Amino acid sequence: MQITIDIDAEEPLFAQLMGGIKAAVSAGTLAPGAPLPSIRQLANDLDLNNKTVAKAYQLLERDNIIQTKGYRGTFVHPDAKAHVDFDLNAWVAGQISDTVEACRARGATDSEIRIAFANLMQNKMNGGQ
Amino acid sequence: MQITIDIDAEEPLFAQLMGGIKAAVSAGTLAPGAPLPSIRQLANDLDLNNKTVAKAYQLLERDNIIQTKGYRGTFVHPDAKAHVDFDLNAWVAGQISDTVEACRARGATDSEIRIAFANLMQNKMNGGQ
DNA sequence: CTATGTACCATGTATATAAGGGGTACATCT
DNA sequence: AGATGTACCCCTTATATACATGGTACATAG
Repeated sequence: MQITIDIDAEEPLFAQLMGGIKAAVSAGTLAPGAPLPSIRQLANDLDLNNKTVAKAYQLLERDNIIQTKGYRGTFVHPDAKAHVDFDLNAWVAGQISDTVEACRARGATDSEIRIAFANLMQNKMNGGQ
Repeated sequence: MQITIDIDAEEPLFAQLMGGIKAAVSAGTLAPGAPLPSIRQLANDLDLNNKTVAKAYQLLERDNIIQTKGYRGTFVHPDAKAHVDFDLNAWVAGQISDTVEACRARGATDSEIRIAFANLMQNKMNGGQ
């Protein structure tokens, strides 16, 4: 598994790592069921912090690309190749884009949309206005 | 028109002003067609900055509560009472809430949703992953 | 004892934004 | 000249967040 991490890149480190693993799965370098390095091992190899690798692993598991089996380590998900093409972030971006467009069409300013979003994500819901 | 502005309130000054004017329109204190104080005049009376009052007026005109007629001043919109009950911000909040819920249901983290939203509103659209 | 993933505490850096203010200037019409 | 709404420029304040890092600790199973 050859993954290159560029400290100076704009893309976050954990995202680079995710991309590298997904690419390896897609290319077959990482076959379904194959074991992945432990978090600490990979962090050491790539000169990353444990938490950065752990974050990438958690998101990859959430996306059904890998599977963690506790003390037994982490493995490529049996159906990894079926899920590696689905980009959740892209789907989310599309959903949000549609909604924002609808709000703009109703006359809402970007500032208002941002505020509504921020209130929602903070569970504040002051109502305001 | 009796509008009280509380400097120490959490609600922004321009929002307080908007609320006060909408309340006056709703109560009939400000009848459709009635003239409103000029931006500078109202800013002086309420001890606000011109730009704060101008912002409130702009949003109220956008919401069809008032009408500005350039050098002739600003007036209550003829159909103000029909529009005063529609809360654009509440509508926007509802739309966004639905979309965010859908994204969460697909497994997206709040952090990912925030990032997708921020990218969209900045016209960056790096894609990233 | 060692390794696994995971959880929690904390830090620092950088970015983006809201809200409000101060000032200046403009075309318009009276 | 004076008033109108409007449009720029600048600024400070506070808040929220992402990202990455440090350390410590835990239950699990070998």
